[in-house]
Amino acid sequence: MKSHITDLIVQALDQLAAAAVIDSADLQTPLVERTRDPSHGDFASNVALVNSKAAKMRPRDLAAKLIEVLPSSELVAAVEIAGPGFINFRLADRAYASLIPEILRQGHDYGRSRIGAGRRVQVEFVSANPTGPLHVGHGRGAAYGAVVADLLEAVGYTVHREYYVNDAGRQMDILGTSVWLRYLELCGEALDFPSNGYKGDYVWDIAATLHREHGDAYRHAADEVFDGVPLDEPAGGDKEAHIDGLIGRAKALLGDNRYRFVFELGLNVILDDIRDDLGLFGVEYQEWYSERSLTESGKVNKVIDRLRESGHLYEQAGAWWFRSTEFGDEKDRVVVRENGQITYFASDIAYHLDKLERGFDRVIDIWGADHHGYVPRVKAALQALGADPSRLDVLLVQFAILYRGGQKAQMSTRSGEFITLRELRKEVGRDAARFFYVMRKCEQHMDFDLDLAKSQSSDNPVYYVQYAHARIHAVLRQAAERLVDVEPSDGAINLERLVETHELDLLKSLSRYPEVVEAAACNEEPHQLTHYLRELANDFHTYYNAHQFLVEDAALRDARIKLILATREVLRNGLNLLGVSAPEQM
RNA sequence: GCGCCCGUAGCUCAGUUGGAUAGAGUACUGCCCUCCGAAGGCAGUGGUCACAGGUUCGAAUCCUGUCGGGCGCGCCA
Repeated sequence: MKSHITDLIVQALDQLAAAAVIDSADLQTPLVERTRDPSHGDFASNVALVNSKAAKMRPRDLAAKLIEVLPSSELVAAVEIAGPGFINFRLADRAYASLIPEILRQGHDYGRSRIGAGRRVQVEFVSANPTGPLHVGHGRGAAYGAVVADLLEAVGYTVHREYYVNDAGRQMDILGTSVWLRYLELCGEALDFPSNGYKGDYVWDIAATLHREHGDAYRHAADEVFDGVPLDEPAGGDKEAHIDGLIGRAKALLGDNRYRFVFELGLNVILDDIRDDLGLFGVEYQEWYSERSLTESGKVNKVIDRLRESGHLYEQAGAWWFRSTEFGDEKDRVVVRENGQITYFASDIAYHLDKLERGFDRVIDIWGADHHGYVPRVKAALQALGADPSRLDVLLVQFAILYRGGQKAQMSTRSGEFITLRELRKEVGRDAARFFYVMRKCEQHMDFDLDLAKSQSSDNPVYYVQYAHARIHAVLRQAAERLVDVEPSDGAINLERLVETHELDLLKSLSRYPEVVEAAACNEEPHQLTHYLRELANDFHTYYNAHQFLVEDAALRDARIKLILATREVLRNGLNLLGVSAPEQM
């Protein structure tokens, strides 16, 4: 609809350029928008305003010239100049009604497009460390990333969803050691658990599995384990040095193979839990990319060598630094620590280079907002390696604050830890959680009202939209009970009977859907879709209240059934893109 | 101190990339079921777009500064 109007304007502009009325070199691309005010018609263009300089004419005069040469169209009922020089278009009523057979024909494809032209885009999201279950902070990134990926797919991109698994590094060593220490306690060893260890219940669970299946096979005396380890913080020492010492003892006492076994057990149990959790949240990946595979394949070392050879690294105080300030970062960053270990940043450089080398046209990272300081150094590294940093977009998701009973509810009542995503899903359900998480744009701090998400009332936007869908099915069921024929006729038959204001408003909303999907996808803004669906549901509910669908007049009934079937299609398609169910009954 | 994000109705938030008279939901008030699901609809009240300058035909939107809130500034990840 919108593209049709744009075509008309472009043709008119070409005519004027050909007649040398305006200078084609200075032409601004015209913008066609939906009008906010119905008295301005259906669409408006600012083409005359933005090109008045190029034409050396007042906007209204240029608008008049454009209208003179504007090709006529069956879909356009009226064109007029308004305000400072806007050109307003009013569509013919039939222009909208012709949409219904189109929607019914396209079915679940209605709203999808090919503007992505099959370009390959990678979306990496969540990527939480497998050191514990996902919490509600990860939930927003999960929902947001999943919907952005689905939207991009809907507009024709080939999407590769990826989870970067931090299965190497110090945090994982801390987890493995935490599991082992809990295991030792289960064996009967008395010890002070390190203040920097992982204390969650899930660590006990993993330790119990180890103890149940392997008895005392991994047992060492507590005295032996803590021998020579620097003091912990509560004892007047340093908690980092303490935990590093314990990791060293674990590796020494268990040996490579047995240490690896404990480490892997912890990793696998938690990763399986995360996979399961995300699956139940409706989030699926094409690939789980292992950080360890990067180091083991030598890709990290290769990247460090390349940087060193090209003069982007220097040695200071025993560590190797990347000169990221050369590319606009605030300070230089360490890639190889004094003790010879590579930093997380080093493997992240290799990972991002690998993404670009895999041939994606675009790479999108979705991170928590607390990582924003990390963006310049990653882009700096890519630039230093001769890659194009503009192919990488980092989308930062702000935190969500949960409210229950008007109070902040960040801590779980059960464990005293952060509320897990699993607990949230149990409390409010998958549909509400998904919908609420993407209801706000990602850079907006979000207040997540748990009571509202749970409530089964019209106050709850999820129920409001789902109810519209269920209500349409209720009408169809009712028709079946009354043995009324609701099998819709083909094509545009009877659609001229749709003349009520409510019907035209509903049709207009249905016609907007592809534009909404496109805008939501191109701007990575799922909230545009949630807002649209609420408006569409409102149009339907209003219509429902104002008119009967199952009327005696068979032709009118047919037209109305076709309209609500088209509405059902769009509601279902939209909810589907959000990962929210479209129930037939509630 | 420096950097990033945010500031719009009592509350939660939109605002079509600079356009016409700033919009929803919620809350509050009053209406609407002998009628396909009232889990719904209609109407009303509610604004110095944080503040001050600047850019231009035109600013909630862009630039500068101030104030307020969040987050970052590690040889952690």
